[in-house]
Amino acid sequence: MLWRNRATGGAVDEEHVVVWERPERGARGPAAVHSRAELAAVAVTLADRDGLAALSMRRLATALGTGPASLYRYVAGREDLLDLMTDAVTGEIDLDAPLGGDPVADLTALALRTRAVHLRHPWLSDVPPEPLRLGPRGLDYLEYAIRAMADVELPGRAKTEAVALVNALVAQFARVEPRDGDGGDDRRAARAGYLVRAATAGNHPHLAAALADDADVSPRETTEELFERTMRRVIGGLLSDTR
Amino acid sequence: MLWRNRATGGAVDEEHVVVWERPERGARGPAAVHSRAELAAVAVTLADRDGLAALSMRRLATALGTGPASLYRYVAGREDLLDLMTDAVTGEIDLDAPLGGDPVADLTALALRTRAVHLRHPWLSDVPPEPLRLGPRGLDYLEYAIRAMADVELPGRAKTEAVALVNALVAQFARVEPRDGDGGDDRRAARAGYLVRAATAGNHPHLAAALADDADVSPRETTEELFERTMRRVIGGLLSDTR
DNA sequence: AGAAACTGCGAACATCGATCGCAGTTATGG
DNA sequence: CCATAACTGCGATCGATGTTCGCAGTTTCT
Repeated sequence: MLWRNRATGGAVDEEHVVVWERPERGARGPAAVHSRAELAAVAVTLADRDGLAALSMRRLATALGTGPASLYRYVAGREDLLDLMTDAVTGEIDLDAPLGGDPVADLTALALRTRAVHLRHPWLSDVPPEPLRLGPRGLDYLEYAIRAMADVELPGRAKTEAVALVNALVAQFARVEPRDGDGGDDRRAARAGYLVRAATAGNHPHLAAALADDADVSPRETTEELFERTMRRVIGGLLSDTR
Repeated sequence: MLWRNRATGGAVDEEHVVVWERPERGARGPAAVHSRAELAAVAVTLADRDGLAALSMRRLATALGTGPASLYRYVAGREDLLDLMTDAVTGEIDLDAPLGGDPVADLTALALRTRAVHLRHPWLSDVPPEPLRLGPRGLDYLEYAIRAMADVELPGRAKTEAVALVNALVAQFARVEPRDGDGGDDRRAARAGYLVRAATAGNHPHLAAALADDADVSPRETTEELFERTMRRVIGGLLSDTR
């Protein structure tokens, strides 16, 4: 057997197991000083403040008052940490809200609550979207979403994919949202400047027109309203059984 | 003045310029051995073969037969390289296909062609989605997409955002697509195994049902057909002016 | 009581992106 | 025509990262 460490699964011969299927603690040794939940909580705090790129194993270890090597007693690697963090903030989404029965309305409401989490934790849209990053709270989330589609006549695969698509859209919206930190205004201004410059310089009449139209018409619509309207349309399109 | 290097813009006081706004070559020194286009081409080849994570400055330099430091004569950093690569493969999309006049159909067709590029270059969905990663070919792409919506009565901002959303969806679909390399079958199987195990073990009846339904009904629909159908619905939803 | 399984962690390794400075090369201006 | 400025390639190197190894100490099981 190649088992070397219960918590990290350091050498599980070729078969990488997910964090959630590895026991957090053994029963033999001394009591652990920290816990996965604590790791996740502190990591989320750091990421909230300095962004995901600034979250390194060392910094997390320092914030926990220990050395980098110690973290690997709780986690097999950085990936596991991202799993933990993602699931932790997923737990902030209220899943006790009763379903009204209209799938489109229910999923739109859920998307709005998901959006709130993204706004609270901007690093969330920077987490590399693994094909299956689902912890316990993620599973609850998925269950809730699929339950909202109980009356929809669609194959199971279509439903799960619909949830993935909706989440991808929420992340995309969150990315566009202006982030408060790191004076992103300069960057944004520079970027936008380049866009209009390039659009007008090159031969891109439609683009230029769209950008000009954008500058003229002041957005009287809240971003949240725009989000909700768009989301309702997309979800409606996704669930429609019209061929 | 803080100018130190024309090509990389190494120290442009606080104002980071995009790659595309920096001249590729000065007029004074000796002829450059390589070019941005060559960098991009080789980088794309490497990423196609080994994935984006395996593409480091050093490896690219080695593939070019030079040292890592030399790359910074053509590019300000890894970000610039990603810009170059993204724009290069964007250029593979045919933008000469005539528009039929139906925005939904035209955009769906464009999305299909974009999907083909993603399948050809799986690393594309791993490129961190910067808010504005648009090179010359990207601008042409955007122009084409907006032109397809010429008759749609929507504010400019809505149109550009619609394109971004569609692209996000294409990327999401590409992520789900089984990748040929690195024996991802094992990972996928392990992941899927965990999903059904967790869904049935915990209290997730709807999820379990959806997964079971998925396993039973063999997918008689091509992934491409599923993609096209979904895309048409979503785009239709996005462009509908119904309140 | 001894073995087994665990814990924290200092030290170290490989790799990464990026910078600096220098020798050599080319164009420009007086 | 030549000195100067601007440029190129690149070896050496820096700081930071994720991760591993081995050891001393601790707790539980048999």
